[in-house]
Amino acid sequence: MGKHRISSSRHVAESTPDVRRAVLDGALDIIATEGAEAVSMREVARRAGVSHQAPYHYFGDRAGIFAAIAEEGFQSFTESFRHALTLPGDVAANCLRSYVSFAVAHKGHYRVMFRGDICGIHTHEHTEKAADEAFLALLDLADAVDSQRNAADAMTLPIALWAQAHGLATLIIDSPLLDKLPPNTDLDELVNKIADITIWSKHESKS
Amino acid sequence: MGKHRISSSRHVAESTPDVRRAVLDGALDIIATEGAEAVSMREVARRAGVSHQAPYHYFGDRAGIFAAIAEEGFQSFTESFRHALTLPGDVAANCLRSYVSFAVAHKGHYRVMFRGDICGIHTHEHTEKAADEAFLALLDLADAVDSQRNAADAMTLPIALWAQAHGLATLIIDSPLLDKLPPNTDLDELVNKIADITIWSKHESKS
DNA sequence: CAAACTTACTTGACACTGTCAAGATGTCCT
DNA sequence: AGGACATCTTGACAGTGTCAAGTAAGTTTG
Repeated sequence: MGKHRISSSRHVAESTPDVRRAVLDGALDIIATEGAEAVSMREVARRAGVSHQAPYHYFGDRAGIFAAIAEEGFQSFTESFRHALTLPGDVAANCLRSYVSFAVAHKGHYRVMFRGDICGIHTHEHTEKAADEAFLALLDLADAVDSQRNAADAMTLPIALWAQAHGLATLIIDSPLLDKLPPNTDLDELVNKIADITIWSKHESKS
Repeated sequence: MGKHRISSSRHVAESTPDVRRAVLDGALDIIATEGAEAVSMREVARRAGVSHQAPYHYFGDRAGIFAAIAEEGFQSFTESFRHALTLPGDVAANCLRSYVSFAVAHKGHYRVMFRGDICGIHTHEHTEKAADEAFLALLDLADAVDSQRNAADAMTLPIALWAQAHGLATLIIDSPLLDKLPPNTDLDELVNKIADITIWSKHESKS
């Protein structure tokens, strides 16, 4: 899953300071290790080696940093999820695995993407658009699994998988689940087991 | 579901100021409406009509307020979930419905309970204990659904339902799902549909 | 009863935070 | 040359969490 990297795209000339990237990477590091609360304008500036006002030039305000991170995250997620849709085997199980992998690999991004209070979906146009496309990718799951369903039910399956995957991802990322499990538990195996006992498709609707 | 109320347990004499309760209720209100970020020591003190240091007497620091809220939340959740286990009908579906209902009804509490960075599980003993008991209640689901499983799989089913329910709850509470759905969608119906197409039990393990 | 102690606060101070305002230094275009 | 723009900088302000110290009651103890 190391295919979809995000940060440190530093293929510009070494002389270019690329303060923008440095600020984002600093923020991501703080978010992944200490949580989004701990991100401060002045701390990320300090880590980037610039004055406390430099980040304002690129992001406008604190919310702008989170919005940029969420945008990056949604774009990368969409790519990753679309890739999972094409893999051979059980599509739903593949998507579940891919989803959780993405969240674990991009902890910082993922934490911001689904924090409605800070992700900036309603305030930053680009972020909203990236989120919309991620949701569209999610909906494509319905076709990939079962094209016989009608329009109403076409949303239920993706949402059920989304909730399952999102719940699993956040429980893993934000600790409460891992704390309860035996310390040597294999996460991949757990995800597989859950995909195994959970059937989203192939089931007659009772209505 | 209005059986398990939490806040405003004000059956003491009216003369008692009950600053502690007022601070918690103020914080809960802010968390539910603006998010946990917006909670400030001085704002909750202001709302409670006391000096900016009064809350410190009861909670030690900002984290102490969140820990107290999480503790309350886990206790109330345990009660609610245990009740759902006794209801007639499909146990897993009942638990899923009950879980989501709880989260929606106690938005403020729920938001804090699963924010690892602020809930204080690792720093506040009482909170940790309350969280442990909530997890134990969750594990009881395995027995209620299918007592034939071995010890290893006894955790998989509750965790799968936990992830499904937690994911659904957070997606609803923190908006990203509701924003995508048609505006007049009935939430209860959605939860029912998901419970309907998702089978956690009655499934032969492939291993 | 008085002294000691505890509870429930208060006022005051400090370093730190996000953000506004006003430059400074370059780089490019005309 | 000169103006526009990007990329920063320094300085100031109100608001924040929290430490320190004080105060005014009630409760316990000698």
